[in-house]
Amino acid sequence: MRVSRLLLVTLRDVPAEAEIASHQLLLRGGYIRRVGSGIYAYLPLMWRVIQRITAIVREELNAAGAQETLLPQLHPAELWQRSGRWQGYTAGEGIMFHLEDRQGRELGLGPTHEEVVTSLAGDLLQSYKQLPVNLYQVQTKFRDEIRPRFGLMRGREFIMKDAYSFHASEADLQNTYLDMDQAYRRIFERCGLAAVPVDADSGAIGGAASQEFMVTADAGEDLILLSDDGTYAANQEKAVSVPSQAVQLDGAAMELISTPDETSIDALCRSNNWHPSQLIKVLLFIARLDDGTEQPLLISLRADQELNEVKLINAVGRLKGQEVLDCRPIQAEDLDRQGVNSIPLGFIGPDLDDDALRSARSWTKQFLRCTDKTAATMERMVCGANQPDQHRLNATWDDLGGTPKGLDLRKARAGEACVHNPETQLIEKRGIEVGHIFQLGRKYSEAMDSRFTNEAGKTEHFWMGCYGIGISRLAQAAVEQHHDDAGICWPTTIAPYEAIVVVANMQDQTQAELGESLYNQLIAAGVDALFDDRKERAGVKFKDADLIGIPWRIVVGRDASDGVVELVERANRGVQKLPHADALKGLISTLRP
RNA sequence: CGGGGAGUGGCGCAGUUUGGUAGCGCGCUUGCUUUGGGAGCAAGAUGCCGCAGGUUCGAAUCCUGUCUCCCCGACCA
Repeated sequence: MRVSRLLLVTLRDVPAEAEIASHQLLLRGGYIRRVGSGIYAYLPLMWRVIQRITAIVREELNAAGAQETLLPQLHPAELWQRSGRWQGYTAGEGIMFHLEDRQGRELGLGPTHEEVVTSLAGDLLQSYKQLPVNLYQVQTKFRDEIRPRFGLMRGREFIMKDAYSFHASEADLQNTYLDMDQAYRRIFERCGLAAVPVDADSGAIGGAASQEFMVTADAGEDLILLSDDGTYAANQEKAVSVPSQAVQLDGAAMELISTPDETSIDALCRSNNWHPSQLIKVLLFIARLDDGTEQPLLISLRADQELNEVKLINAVGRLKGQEVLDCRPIQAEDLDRQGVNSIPLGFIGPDLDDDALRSARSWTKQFLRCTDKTAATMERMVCGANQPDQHRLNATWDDLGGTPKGLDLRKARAGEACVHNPETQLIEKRGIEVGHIFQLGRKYSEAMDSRFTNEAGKTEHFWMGCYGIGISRLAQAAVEQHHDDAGICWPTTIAPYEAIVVVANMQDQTQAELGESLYNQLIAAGVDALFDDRKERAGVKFKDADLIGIPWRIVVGRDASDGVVELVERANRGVQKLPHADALKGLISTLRP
């Protein structure tokens, strides 16, 4: 491709809309343009990157036995009503764009394809003999994100590879899950990305095991925790660790302590010379459950610990046996609104009586009590006395009505010891989630009532897995991981072009002819090459080539008359001056070993 | 949705406080010169100052409403 004919519009200034490096560089390099909030055009260079990534994904998935398909983006509401997700996905905070057709039928724009594919599987896969099947597609997804962000990182329209596997048994699902894990590792490696697989919460999608693939980068939206021996990695939402040792209280009998206005852990520790690990912190949350009940939560944690809300939501879901739609801290205004006024905020103990809720308007009148293991295992503690300006010192769980069951509700933090080996410590990194694999189990096949006939002649719901890769996000994540002050440094495998021939001065006949000849030879050798034949000054072309990040550059310049050119490697800026034939041979053998 | 910021040529911004004929840099067009790291000179083109009302002799500027975008939190590939 001749750059003079390429739709390449580079920007010298950073557009104000872009915050992080990858977003800025993709805009400046003429890769993408914003069309609306979270909506982007992939310009020709970007589309080539996307296609190269997609090609790698296809090769690896095909090799792993998956089959490509293409499912519709327009989904009849009826399908989503069958799985019970229509309401949740379209109402209020729902993430699905939806519309009505001229007949008044309701349709949704696919944010994900479990419903469509599960329903199809039920029609097409009748017998265990047809299983397993793993279907994938590369397609644009639509999600009305609460807040689109960072260019392609969180768009409302984005390209995703999603795959769904169907199995006759859980064991078979686990096999495919492991195959996908391996395929994903190869995909990210081939794309030149350092991606860490981490244990993940399976969240709204549900299911058993789940693993995310995180491209480590400071701009990442997720916090991940890794053991320093490299054997454990988890999203903070899921991560576990060994809590630090608590400082023991000298065991005396329980006594009431006057703590006027000391409503924070900080204040209490400062004025009474306590260590936070000697205190119990009690938090009030309100959870909205699937059946519409509003369940107040009384959460107890050792005061030096932080609550992990994802773990809390999961625990509440398990304890109540239903989905938690929403969970947030109770504010003073909430108490006013409920007419609940006997709760001494700042002085609550784990044994706060349910009587406090007696006047609640819409809340359930009984706390769901959730106690973190760090709190449940304390022998003696400081805790609120359930009356203003009073705390209890040296309380034991017997004093508080019995030892509660300890749950895991705390955030694991960097610096803490790992569970699998207390000799190792957790370190934290930020990550961009580029892939996620799930063992869904039978959640969707049951919801959609999709079945096959098993060996015994009985119908049975499919075991399912699902596996996603954010293709457009991956492309941007690659830039986030591979750039420098001058621009993008694409990994060669996903670069829009592998090489660019830059003629310093097109006015110079010798340079122009040599450049043209080298370009033609690269093309003949099957190299994806650009030829910068623009009548621009050399500096402009060098800046552009750096910015758009083509991995290899041949500069045909002032030594052209001696048959000498420069071979430049973008990523490390290494320059070799070589006779043009050698440069060409070297480059071709590097790219096509 | 809550909190913060911004809408002025393709991009980056000034001008708004204190109303008085819309500016700068980059980019774009033409010509001459220059030609290895975003050139110089000259001449140009490009604005419903987000939109709608209002105040005023006069509004980018003041008032009211509205829309859009960006950043921080809940969502997720």
